[in-house]
Amino acid sequence: MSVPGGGAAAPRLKDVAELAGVSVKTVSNVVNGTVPVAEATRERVQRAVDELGYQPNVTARRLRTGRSGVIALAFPELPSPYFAELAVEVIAAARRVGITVLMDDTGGDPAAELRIASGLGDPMIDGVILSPLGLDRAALLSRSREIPLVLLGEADLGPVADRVHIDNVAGAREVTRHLLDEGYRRIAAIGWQDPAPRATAEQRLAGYREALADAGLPLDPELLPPVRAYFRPDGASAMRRLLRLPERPDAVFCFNDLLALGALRAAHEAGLRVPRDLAIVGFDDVEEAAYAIPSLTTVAPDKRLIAELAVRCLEERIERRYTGPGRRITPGFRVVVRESSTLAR
Amino acid sequence: MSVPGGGAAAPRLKDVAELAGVSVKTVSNVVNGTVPVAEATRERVQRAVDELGYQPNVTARRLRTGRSGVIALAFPELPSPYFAELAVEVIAAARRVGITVLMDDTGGDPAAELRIASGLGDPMIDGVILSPLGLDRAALLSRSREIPLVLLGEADLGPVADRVHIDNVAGAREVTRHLLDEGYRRIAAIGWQDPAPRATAEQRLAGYREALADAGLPLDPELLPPVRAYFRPDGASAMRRLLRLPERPDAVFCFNDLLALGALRAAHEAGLRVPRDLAIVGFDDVEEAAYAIPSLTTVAPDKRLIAELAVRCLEERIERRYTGPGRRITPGFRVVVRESSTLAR
DNA sequence: ACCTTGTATTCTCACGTTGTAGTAGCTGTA
DNA sequence: TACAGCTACTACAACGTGAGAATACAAGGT
Repeated sequence: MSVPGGGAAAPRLKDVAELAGVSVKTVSNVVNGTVPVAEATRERVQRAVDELGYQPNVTARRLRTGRSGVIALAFPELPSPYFAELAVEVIAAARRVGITVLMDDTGGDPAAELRIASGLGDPMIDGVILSPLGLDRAALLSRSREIPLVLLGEADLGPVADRVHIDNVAGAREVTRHLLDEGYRRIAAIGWQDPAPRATAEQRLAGYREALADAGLPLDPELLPPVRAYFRPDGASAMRRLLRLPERPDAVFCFNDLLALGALRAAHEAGLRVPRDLAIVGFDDVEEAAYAIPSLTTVAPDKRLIAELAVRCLEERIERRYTGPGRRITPGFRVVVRESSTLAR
Repeated sequence: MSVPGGGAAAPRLKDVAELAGVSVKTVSNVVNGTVPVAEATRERVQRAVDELGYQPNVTARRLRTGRSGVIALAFPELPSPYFAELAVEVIAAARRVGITVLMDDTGGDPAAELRIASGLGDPMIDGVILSPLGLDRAALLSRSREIPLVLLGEADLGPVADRVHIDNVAGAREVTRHLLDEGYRRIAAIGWQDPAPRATAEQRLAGYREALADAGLPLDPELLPPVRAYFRPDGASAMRRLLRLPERPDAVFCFNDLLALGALRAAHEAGLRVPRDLAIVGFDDVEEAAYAIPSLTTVAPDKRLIAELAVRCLEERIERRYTGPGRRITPGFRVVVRESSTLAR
């Protein structure tokens, strides 16, 4: 394979056409396969393409087709490990199909989310993948431009867009059941939000309740300290409140891993040993969960699959291969059992 | 502000030109500021631009200028938190100046690194930011295409490209000195590589030696267990070897945070309390370092600044505002003191 | 031999932008 | 008045591609 030196210009359709002795459009037809080309011609062109190492000029193609090949990806909290890890997967999945991704951070602000969902956040984007937090159905219906949109996460914003999300109720139920199976009986939950619970909080609480009900255990409101947000400090302070109760819990289900890591730290500071004195489980399976001390039992969504599905959905809409109503896609999850919830092994 | 509904086409230079009663090129000149435009005209055009909400069509501009607005960013180990965090900053910095970033993972393979550094890794990229691991000077000189290139990290590959990196020797020296100041005397180092040390290992070892020498302490080769790579398990197994020594170290300087987190875990498993029985410090200040139990003292490069400088350098080369020999840019660092190295507070 | 039908290929143009070359209009000087 | 020299603007072409219309050609039916 010979690589052209220094300033060698990239070969164009025209160069290939001259070498193969056909017109530019015929080469274009061979490359794109839009129009049938006679076998002999196709072969001759293909040889010329290979010989010159021709690669289509993406920019020119985009100008011609009117698409930019860029999509926006928006999360409420990009520095959060779960979103960051998911973002990496979305970028990788998009790249595999020749799409580049612009990242946005909405801060969970409904107005910002609406802007993004309307395609007004970045110039020249073909579609949007959004993980909404504050946005509601009415606002989403009111958007001024209908750009292809895929939603990630728990919030049900109606049939306007496709949605990819795992079954949060089931995930919460399974991991709570795991705690029950391990013999824990007084199980607290960290992650409830009091004035205005998000969909996440509602669904994970529902799963937790179901598991308790299945086991015939009562729901003690004292074991549901509300939090402001879902970061480590929120988990830590909720944990400290739980530890001040007259009758302490023997296990805690945290609605995400950051809360769990904060809770872990608070437990550690209080001199408790996890899981001997207290079990802690999380949700999301962020990378750090595997390396925490002790390592954290958690609900693990398949982030790669979620990303793959979201990108594929969006692509179908952009290329208008699918134009129907919003689809709901629910990939599975696993409960990953680690040290923080297993007493005797 | 009125937003055009549904299928409203984006305004073009031509639309602005018609509204303002000038030629298309004049609008272009106003928008780009390349050629001076009379004040009255400029104002009229600007009003038309605002009224229509004109935004330049990036794709067309790129086709015309021959640039793609895309750069490649390549790391040896993308899932590593340090690289991932730096990547996020590079992406953000690039975006601020309208550049999008394609990520590559070289695995540290010299051939892959050479491909990337020659601009052959991705089609149509304007420049490359590369964190080399296996690449050497000779290989870099031999690259077949001279695409604008900025190197990140310790390796000195000659004046072919710009280079952004912190002073590793100083960082290692400072953090070792911190351990000495805290009263630790038998200080081990984890991160040396025996058959073929990388530049990172050499420079961080050099700083460690300097600090010991300054304190008049000998260098005990037993306290330098070599590692294969820079991940948690390597740190853990090196730590276990150190703990089997007849005379145990009372502190460990790990050449990156992952090694330190692994070492922390091994120490924990051996029943040692950090920092009472053993101090541990790292290098890189990955996010997890702040949340480890105990939180980790480490050398913190300013990742945002590094990213900013790298992107700015590369942009200057792409736009040919700078065409001289490779520059060396050395932003500062901080030693962030946390729990893992402070005995009595 | 002529027309029809169909397939394979070419021609022409447009996407929105910017660089180059050129023109109009003004000012100042001979 | 004529003209050089300047500024401010315009006209045109080109970047590489893809869509659609137009054309060449071959085969088959009458």
